[in-house]
Amino acid sequence: MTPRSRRPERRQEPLSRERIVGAAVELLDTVGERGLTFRALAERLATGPGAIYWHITGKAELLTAATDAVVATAVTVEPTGSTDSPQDAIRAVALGLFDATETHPWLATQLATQLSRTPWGSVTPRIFESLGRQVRALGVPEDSWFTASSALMHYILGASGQNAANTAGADALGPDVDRAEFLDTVSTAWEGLDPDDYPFTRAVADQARDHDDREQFLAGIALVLAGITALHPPGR
Amino acid sequence: MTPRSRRPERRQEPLSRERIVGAAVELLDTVGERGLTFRALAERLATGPGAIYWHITGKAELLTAATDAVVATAVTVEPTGSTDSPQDAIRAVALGLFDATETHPWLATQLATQLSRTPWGSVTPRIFESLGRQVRALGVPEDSWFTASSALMHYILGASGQNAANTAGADALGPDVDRAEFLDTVSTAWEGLDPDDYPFTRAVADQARDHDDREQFLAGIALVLAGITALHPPGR
DNA sequence: ACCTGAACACCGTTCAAGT
DNA sequence: ACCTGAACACCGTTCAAGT
Repeated sequence: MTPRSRRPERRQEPLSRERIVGAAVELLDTVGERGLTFRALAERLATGPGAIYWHITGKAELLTAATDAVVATAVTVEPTGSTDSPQDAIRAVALGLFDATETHPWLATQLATQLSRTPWGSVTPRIFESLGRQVRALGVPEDSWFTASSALMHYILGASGQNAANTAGADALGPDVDRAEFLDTVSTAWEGLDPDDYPFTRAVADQARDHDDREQFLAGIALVLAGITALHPPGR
Repeated sequence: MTPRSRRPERRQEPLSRERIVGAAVELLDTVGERGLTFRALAERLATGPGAIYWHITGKAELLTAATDAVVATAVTVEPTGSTDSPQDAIRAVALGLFDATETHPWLATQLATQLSRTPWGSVTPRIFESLGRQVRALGVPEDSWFTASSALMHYILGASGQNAANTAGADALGPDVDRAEFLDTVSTAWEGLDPDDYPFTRAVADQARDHDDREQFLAGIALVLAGITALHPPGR
């Protein structure tokens, strides 16, 4: 019999900002935003709540750091080959974030919340930079760089939020409810809307039922890219 | 001397869901999300915290109802004349939401949070319906209605979130800091980024400094609309 | 320098008791 | 049916005290 059934937490490494943030991400992933408390975090790190404050100023910074850590890995696209077109690279960055909101359903909310803080953390520049480089590679004229990159980023953030919604939604219905079942529920709900107030939404309820989220997401990216090419064609 | 300096709160009208939600929106607008507590709300309504629970199940429903109330008025576009093109109508809906996030900086966060709940409230269908009708009027083929409307909605939600960020950001710097000053701060921060990691962001820092948010927002809308027209041309 | 953990000032929510 | 307000079970954060 071991002295205690409490896990020794890796031989009591010293606390560090990095370990704290890592544990916070794990907690967010497993028990959600409401489950991330200083007490739970302290227990997981085998320490007291007060100790965390030596490394992190408070909960706001903790959430910022967790978001930043996840976004940083999501947005880093390893160069799979320089033969990739800028379009491919943009899709890769976009899917990186899109998939991250699936693994970390709390991410979308955090992104929205943190964009409303000053000063912007490193999150926005990270995403913006990854997209912007490819916009430049696309041959978009320089005076349209900001507009084109912003539009891409905004679409991606909005759509990723929606995706997190679908993931969380399916989970909320029950542990074994898959995406298709959830979309079916939403679609049925839409069909039940008032015909006078919601004729259009009712009409597309079927398309909502059958759609594939990633495919739909990429279709939106294609749309924005087509708009960029149409309004800001390469060259002088 | 009046018997008490406490304001009589309109002769003690009976509590109602509507009055509660109205007071919640006021509280959110004036003291922000952290300021919306059941105790503060009860005081404003001249009642006890428990009374609110007779009309509203809890804080989640309160926030949902507040968001829905604001979105409903924001998204309702009065028909300024049937001569308006679908593009104009889309711009009107989009600006309605965009401006709402300026008046109600808490809105963007709430939209993101509530999209991640099941079942979707009436918020998503409301926005989706307003946009979708115009997409249909644009002559987009039926099998592309869902894709086109979703892309528009996602862009708008993402960009509105960013706008709320700028509004809240300027406020956070101080009560008399205007938008231009805030953008200047951000722009300067971007110029200070690592040249190796952020060459693109540094290069567009100037464009960020001078941009007009609404104009930029509409440029993004134009981009998505151009993409829709390019990839899903009207007709068969 | 770094950690401990009790204590403080709050929350959302419940519920017996009133009218 | 609707409201009251004390009480409960939590929070984030602080801080004297330890090592």
